[in-house]
Amino acid sequence: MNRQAQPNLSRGQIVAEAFELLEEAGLENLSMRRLAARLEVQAPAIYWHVTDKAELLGLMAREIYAAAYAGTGPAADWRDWLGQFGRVLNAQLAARRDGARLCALARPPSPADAPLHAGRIAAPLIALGLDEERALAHQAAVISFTLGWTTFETNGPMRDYLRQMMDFDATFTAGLDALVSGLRA
Amino acid sequence: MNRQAQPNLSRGQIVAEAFELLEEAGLENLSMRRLAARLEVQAPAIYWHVTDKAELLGLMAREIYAAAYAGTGPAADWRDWLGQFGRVLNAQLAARRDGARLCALARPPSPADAPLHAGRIAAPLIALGLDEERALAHQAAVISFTLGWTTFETNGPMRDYLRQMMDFDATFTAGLDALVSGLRA
DNA sequence: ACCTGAACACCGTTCAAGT
DNA sequence: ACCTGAACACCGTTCAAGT
Repeated sequence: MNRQAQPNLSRGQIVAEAFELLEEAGLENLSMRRLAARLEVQAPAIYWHVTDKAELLGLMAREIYAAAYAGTGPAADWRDWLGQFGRVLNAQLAARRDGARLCALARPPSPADAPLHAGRIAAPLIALGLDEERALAHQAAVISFTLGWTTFETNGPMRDYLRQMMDFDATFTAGLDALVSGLRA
Repeated sequence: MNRQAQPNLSRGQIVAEAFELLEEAGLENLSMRRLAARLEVQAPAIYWHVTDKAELLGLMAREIYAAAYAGTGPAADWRDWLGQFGRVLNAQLAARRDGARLCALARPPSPADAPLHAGRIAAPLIALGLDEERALAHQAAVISFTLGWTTFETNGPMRDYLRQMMDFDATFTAGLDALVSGLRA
């Protein structure tokens, strides 16, 4: 009965459960042991599917970015695409508890993936007419701005005070538009 | 002899030693126990001077921002000031190991400080003619962009690959200029 | 006022051993 | 191939007790 010829765990399950734990417990309580308990497994079992806690965080970050790419629709030109992408990424980061902090902390899944990752990053902008160097630079600028902004926006004490002073969404959009309109073709 | 009428420890000493430990060990090895050992004290002693590890990180982050404000000289106008500030902050964040990740992770020292903190944030720009709302918004935009950028710039694997593709300093400056020139008065 | 000693409730990770 | 049991070397934090 419990011979279990099929594995109980998969990377996908682990990452999905990690997001639920993140939501309930926050980044500082996202531990391998608590995650294992949720998966009804002993902690070392996770290490068969994932080398590291760092790798797990990297996979989670990658999923957030992937959702932002997927949520960015067809665009009239590269500025339009960047503006859309920034807003969707902001929404994806803010939708998860500690999403921005997670992405700031995480490192790319693996060094070997870096070139491939960079290729994907640049692809949509290249398709809209930018050369690779500008595509990478502009995409990095928009991701940077959005990640940094969302870090502040979701940062407890400061948020509560600043929201009295400004409309976060409007101010974010204004900054993003300022940035995108200033980038050169 | 060892009656020590004077305290051995101060917040300043603790924060200073924490920066040295950060340099040697990195953010994930910055522990209260290791810090205590460096200060030749037992770990609980630190808690007399600092309520929390979170507070300690907040104090460290504040010191980095303070250095950026201090390093920003007199400016011709508010755009000039923001450009300078962005470049100095980038340098300050990159000068410390894991500086950007530290600042992304840290929360402001105390909720009660938020209004005061916000006041200081806005002050230089208000002195250069911006109203408070725009001053806060623009300063937040520049800090966000710089913090996000430096997070990537100092993020191991990605850095090594991207540096073949672009000059980080030049690309950062281009993005910062794009942002600042797009902000409205 | 300022610090130590001892303890509580955890961590990430490794590794032999099971199935 | 995939997981458990047990262990190693740590954590942050509390709190009584010392001085």
